[in-house]
Amino acid sequence: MPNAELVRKRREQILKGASKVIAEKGYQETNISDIAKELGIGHGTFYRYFDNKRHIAEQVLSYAVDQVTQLIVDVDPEAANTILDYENQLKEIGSRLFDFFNNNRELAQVFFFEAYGVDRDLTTKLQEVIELFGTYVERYLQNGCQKGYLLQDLDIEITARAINGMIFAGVLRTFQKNNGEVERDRWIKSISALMLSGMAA
Amino acid sequence: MPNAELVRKRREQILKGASKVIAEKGYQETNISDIAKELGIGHGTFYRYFDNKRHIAEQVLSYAVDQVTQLIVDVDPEAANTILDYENQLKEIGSRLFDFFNNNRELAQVFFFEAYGVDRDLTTKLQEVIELFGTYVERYLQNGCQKGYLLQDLDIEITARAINGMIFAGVLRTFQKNNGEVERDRWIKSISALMLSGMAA
Amino acid sequence: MPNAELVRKRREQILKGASKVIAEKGYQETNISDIAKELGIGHGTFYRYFDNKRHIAEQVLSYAVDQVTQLIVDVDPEAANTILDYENQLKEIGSRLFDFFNNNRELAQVFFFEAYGVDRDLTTKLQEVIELFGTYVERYLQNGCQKGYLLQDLDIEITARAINGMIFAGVLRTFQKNNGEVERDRWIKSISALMLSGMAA
Amino acid sequence: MPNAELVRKRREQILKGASKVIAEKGYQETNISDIAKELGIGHGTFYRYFDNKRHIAEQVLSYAVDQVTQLIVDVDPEAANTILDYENQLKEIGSRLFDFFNNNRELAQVFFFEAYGVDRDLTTKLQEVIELFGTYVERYLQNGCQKGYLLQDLDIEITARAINGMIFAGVLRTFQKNNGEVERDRWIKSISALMLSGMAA
DNA sequence: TATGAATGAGCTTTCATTCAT
DNA sequence: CATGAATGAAAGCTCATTCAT
Repeated sequence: MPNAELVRKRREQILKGASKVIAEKGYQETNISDIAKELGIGHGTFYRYFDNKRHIAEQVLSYAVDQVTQLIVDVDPEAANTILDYENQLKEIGSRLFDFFNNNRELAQVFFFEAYGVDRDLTTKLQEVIELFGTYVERYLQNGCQKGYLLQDLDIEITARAINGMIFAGVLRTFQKNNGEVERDRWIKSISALMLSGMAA
Repeated sequence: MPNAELVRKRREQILKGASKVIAEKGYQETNISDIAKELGIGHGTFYRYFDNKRHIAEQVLSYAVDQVTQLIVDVDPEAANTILDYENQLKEIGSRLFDFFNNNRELAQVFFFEAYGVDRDLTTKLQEVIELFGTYVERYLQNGCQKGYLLQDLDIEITARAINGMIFAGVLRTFQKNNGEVERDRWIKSISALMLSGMAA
Repeated sequence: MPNAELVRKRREQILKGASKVIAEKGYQETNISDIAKELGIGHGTFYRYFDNKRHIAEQVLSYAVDQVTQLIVDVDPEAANTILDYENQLKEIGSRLFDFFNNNRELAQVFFFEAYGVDRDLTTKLQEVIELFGTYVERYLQNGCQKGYLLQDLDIEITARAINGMIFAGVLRTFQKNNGEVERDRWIKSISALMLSGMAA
Repeated sequence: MPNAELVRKRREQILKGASKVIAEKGYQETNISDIAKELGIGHGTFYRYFDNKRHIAEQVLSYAVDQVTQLIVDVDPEAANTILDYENQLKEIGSRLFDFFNNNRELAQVFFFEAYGVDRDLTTKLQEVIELFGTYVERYLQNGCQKGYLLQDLDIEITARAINGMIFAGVLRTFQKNNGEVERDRWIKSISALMLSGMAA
């Protein structure tokens, strides 16, 4: 096995182990030796692959963010031509997000909670990612307004972030209740309904 | 002044100073002596009013939560009889929340970020508060359904949390952008619009 | 006791204890906890008075250098008018140096050996002190040439350092052999003889 | 090439590399991997030729000491019959020493500084070498007294070490100022002058 | 009641050394 | 014979907490 490949593999192993321990104990309560113990390696080995404790937290978050980002990039914000198209897109992305965080509970824990306990920089980084999601949703709304199936006077900037707020609230709640399928569809349905027609009788 | 009153006052002073320092430096980066220095007291004095570092964090969060809770308790979830009443209630509560977090930036910082950096227990506590807000919003929706101005088949439990997600997203974003008034009204308007009629053309 | 006075006293106590331990075990082999143990204090206390391990080494050396410098500053390089005056000055300073290092063996150990084991900076600092001694001896020679009792064509710069070399060699050797009085006078006599008339028959 | 020869050669290569790195960074600051990197070998290889870090320091010093010793062993302390002979011997040995340390700066650095940073044992070893030089100079003086060209009542033991002190002071200073030729001759001349006739007018 | 000097548990990190490949 | 991945002893340092004054 070429050396670079081994390094990549080891790094990933440690990343996995660290995610698990951090998700379980919390970042501050996690010692490097906890991670080492989890992996059955000497704690000195950890430092061969990561600079320091901060570094692993950053990498775990980066990994989570990358994975989440992968979930949405292949859906084209300009693809929908009717409100029905859009609703389907919504349901598709929603399903992916809900499923991802429910199937990757450790990453979810880090994404939603632990990152804030590391330091200001990482908190900021996470906020930037959420903001990125905001701009992404903006593009969907933009498209809807242009195509005419969304209200012309929509406050796109704000509405995009509001929608994001609902989605993250839902993802977080199903993650916490750990009742996967059960609530997932109710959330997707409720969010879609609110977005498309509101709740007035 | 009775002794107990003096103690209460001192406790509050320390709470204020601690809020400020924690909001500025972050919980983990805050030393007890930083708080003492901020207040011009000996750091031993701190321990006469709070058990330990954890305790002050808990108190700061409790204080923030109490304040926020005060903002909504005097609005009666059963008061609205028409969708217009409800819209006005919504706008009232929204305004209060936006204003509160913008005018109490230190508490906002603790509420939105620092609490997660303390430990699992406090994170859980914060989640419970948010859940409480969820049940509160449920009552508004319940009332709307009963009175007939909201959709009969509304998924109340989920929708309530979705609305909360929007509100907190908005409050957090205006707090972070620190542009108070400017975006506040756009958020309230956008959220109300989504809730009541959605965004379909 | 005023606070500043207490701090000064404590610092001095620690300095003494550190000198002892460093002289006994060597700088590298000395742990902060060794110093603390020697003094019967907690090792955290050490850090209330000194920034870090490096700091104490620097202070110990500084202290030694100050003490040694005190030994020579009150002898006026311009005071001697005859070669006999000069010889007496020589014997006076020599006696002081020999006695000092024999009576302050811990400082001697640090001065002659340990300082080099700390780092480049401290080594340089020590070299600068020795150079300072060189310039000081130069002034004696300068005076002797001007007054006419020393050779007119003396290479003052070099000769001054050569004399220093003899003195330090002697001080170091009597320190190491720890035979104080016994060799001291032989050294002073031999160095004086060499300086004044050489050893040719 | 016989195996033993290969080993000898490798050992010497590593010794050279180690000397360089130790002289550059200082013994304590030098890692085994620094030495390996310098030589372009794996750091495990180092341990095939030297027992441990301490061992290489010892060997580097031994090597330096051997080289220096080589410089003086071929001059016969009993060869000089007149004070002029002796003066020439002096100048010969002086020149060699000055040149050696100026042309082997890495060894000089180790000899004068780094050896003290290793441990007590090595420091002692170095002191023994210097003492050896002392006994060697003694033999020259002994010869001079016997032959009658040096003072009969010379304190040979002490004077020998005093002379050594001058020589090492000079060698060290020219090494540090790195001005080779320029000061070398002034030192040799000044030391000779002091030794033979002193500096009285 | 207020103080801050003293404390040491407990952490992160380094790096000489080993040994399987 | 050469390598470098793995290791863990060992050290410096921080800071929440205590308690004598």
